[in-house]
Amino acid sequence: MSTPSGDGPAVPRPRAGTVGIKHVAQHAGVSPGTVSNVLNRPERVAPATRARVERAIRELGFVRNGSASTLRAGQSSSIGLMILDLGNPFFTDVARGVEDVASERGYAVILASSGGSEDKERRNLTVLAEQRVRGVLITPVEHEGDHTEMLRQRGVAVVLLDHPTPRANQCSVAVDDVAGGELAVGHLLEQGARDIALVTGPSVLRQCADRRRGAHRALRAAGLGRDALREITVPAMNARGGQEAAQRLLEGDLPDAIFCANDLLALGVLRVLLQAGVKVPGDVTLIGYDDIEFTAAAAVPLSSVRQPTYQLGRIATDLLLDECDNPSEHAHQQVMFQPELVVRESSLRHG
Amino acid sequence: MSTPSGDGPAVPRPRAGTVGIKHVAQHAGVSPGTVSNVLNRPERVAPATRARVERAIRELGFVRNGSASTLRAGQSSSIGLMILDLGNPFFTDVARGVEDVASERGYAVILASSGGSEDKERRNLTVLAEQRVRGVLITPVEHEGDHTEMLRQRGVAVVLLDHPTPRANQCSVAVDDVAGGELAVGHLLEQGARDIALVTGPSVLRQCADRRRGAHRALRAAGLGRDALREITVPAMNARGGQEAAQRLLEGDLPDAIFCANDLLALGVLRVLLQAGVKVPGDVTLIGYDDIEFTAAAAVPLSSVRQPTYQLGRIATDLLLDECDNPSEHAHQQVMFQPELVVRESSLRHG
DNA sequence: GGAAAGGGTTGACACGTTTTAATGACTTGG
DNA sequence: CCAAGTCATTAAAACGTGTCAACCCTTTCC
Repeated sequence: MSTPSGDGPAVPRPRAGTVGIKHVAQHAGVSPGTVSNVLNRPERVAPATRARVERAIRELGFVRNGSASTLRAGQSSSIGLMILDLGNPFFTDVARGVEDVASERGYAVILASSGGSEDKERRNLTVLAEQRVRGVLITPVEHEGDHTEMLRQRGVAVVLLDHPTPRANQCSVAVDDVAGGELAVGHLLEQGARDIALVTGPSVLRQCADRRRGAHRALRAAGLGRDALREITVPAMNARGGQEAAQRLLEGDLPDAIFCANDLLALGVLRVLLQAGVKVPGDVTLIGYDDIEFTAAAAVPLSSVRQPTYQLGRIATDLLLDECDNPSEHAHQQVMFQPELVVRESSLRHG
Repeated sequence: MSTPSGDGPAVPRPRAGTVGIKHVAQHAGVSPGTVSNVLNRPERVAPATRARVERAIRELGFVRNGSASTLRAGQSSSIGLMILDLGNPFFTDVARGVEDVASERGYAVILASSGGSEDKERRNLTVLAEQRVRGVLITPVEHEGDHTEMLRQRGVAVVLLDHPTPRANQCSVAVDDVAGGELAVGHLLEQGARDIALVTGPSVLRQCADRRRGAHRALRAAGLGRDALREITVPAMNARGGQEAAQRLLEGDLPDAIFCANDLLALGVLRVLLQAGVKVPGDVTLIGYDDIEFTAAAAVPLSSVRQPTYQLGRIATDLLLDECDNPSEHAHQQVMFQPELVVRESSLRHG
């Protein structure tokens, strides 16, 4: 039996695209409150009524208006994920971990990328704040003013991702980049290198700064000074940046070894060196960072420093949602993973 | 009831995190409507008043409630972007194009990935519908029921991304994958291959099906039958899938040449072949698809089929936002790009 | 048989913003 | 000096949902 629209003036426009809870209620012969209960606490509704309402929902193609829900509830059921670089497989792996956990626990993820720009970071965070997200996972661009402060003041949970926190009043999940840098350069030194180049991105990025510190630490441990390390800084940590760095290196004397602050840089460096006829690892040894999937298939299998990417995303999300779902009992944690050296051909002097 | 001096009961909770337009209004000594005007049509407000309101906004740390705006407006100012695979640089490049254009035109992008799962696609689209996005860009997982139909009925603009449309009533932006497959296999044939393997993903994916059709077309043009093409289908179009395919190939007689339906597959294949001591291109020639950045730095520089990825994203977004901003004048377009063969070492028999 | 209890449903209000028509103040032209 | 206009501001009414106290009806208990 199809109800001809004997619509009273109370529910004027049941046209497509504007089907609301009221239309459903009218169509099912119940009150709007009952429809709301079917949607949010089905157990409180008698099975027969519920079935009727659910049929009405299907027949009218009703889709709940998230804005109204969020407005009424004062908070949404989504979290924000702000990463540094969409083009870096490291971050997309992390994002996969985040999405999996969030989806398991009934949260939607709003994914945004700052691209390393402080400005874009602030703009995106503002959008997230306007959306009233429950919490935010962020790999911050380093800068003076902490953009997340605003969020925390507004009661939005914040977890730092791939970034340790100086404060004890928030969660963070990170990998020890100083140790990673030390591993990488220590390994190069072990292989006999004495003149090492560090190819890195803007030192405002914590990842870059820490890996560099680790490199220095390894030098010190080997009894060498900082001047044993040449530094090449490029603006973007991608393959293009690596190519640029390699070209600069080729203009002068080549170093014994090159440590790139991530694998994208290393792949770019590798490509230009090989094109120029430089033997890797014969003339120069090379190591990257992150151990992204492509490194194993590189022209010369690339040594790297592995991080538990997917797990990083999963655990960070667990912490965030714990805080969201249970703010009172939540205890802030600072999780720090240890990275792992992965030796392949590119760094083996006598390989 | 008149308000006693100071905080009246009309504006009860000016505590952090709940600063609304009303608190700002009270603090600036104007009405809520004026604050709204400052936010949305600043030119209608006298400079002095505007300054006062803007100061109040800063001092109270007011952030507009997007849910309320959206609710009132009936639509948000964001668009949804639904891609097939976050882990594929092809799609993240497309996403960069989308974000750039959207940001230029004042829209926010909600990025989601279906991961090739029909179920996840539907769930994500539902979330987008609940968020009342203005439009959706989608690379659909192929299936019987068209999930986007619901969106279009609700008045949400939909543009197909990397997918031509059979209907004339919507926009689409795509690259001719049949031509691409033909280019790739035609090239392999030119290089002397007669026994070719096609490594591809689920044939429900249009990309896979079309590239396969193109391959067949190239065979026909060369006077060969379909049996000259062995097909290896793997469940996921990533490097792991490629490795799996290569292992299967190694169990029998190797083909002359391998065409992989994307570069991730090709990189996985390449890696396993090289480890097994197979010479590429000496024993087997190889070509991929997409020409992602990493292919150039692969163990053997990988031949591929290039698509205008970033442009794909830009143009699709232009079309979508044209439709959103100007629904009446908008004319639906089906844009089809032609792919381009990129020959590197991996496919050159006499290289 | 009456009171209490309980499940199921309802109606009305609140959430924070935008918008519209109306109001007030101030300027201009006659 | 008044009428007509301009400009800035305001009050009030939506938008669609969730919540909560109140209500009805049936069942249970004494």
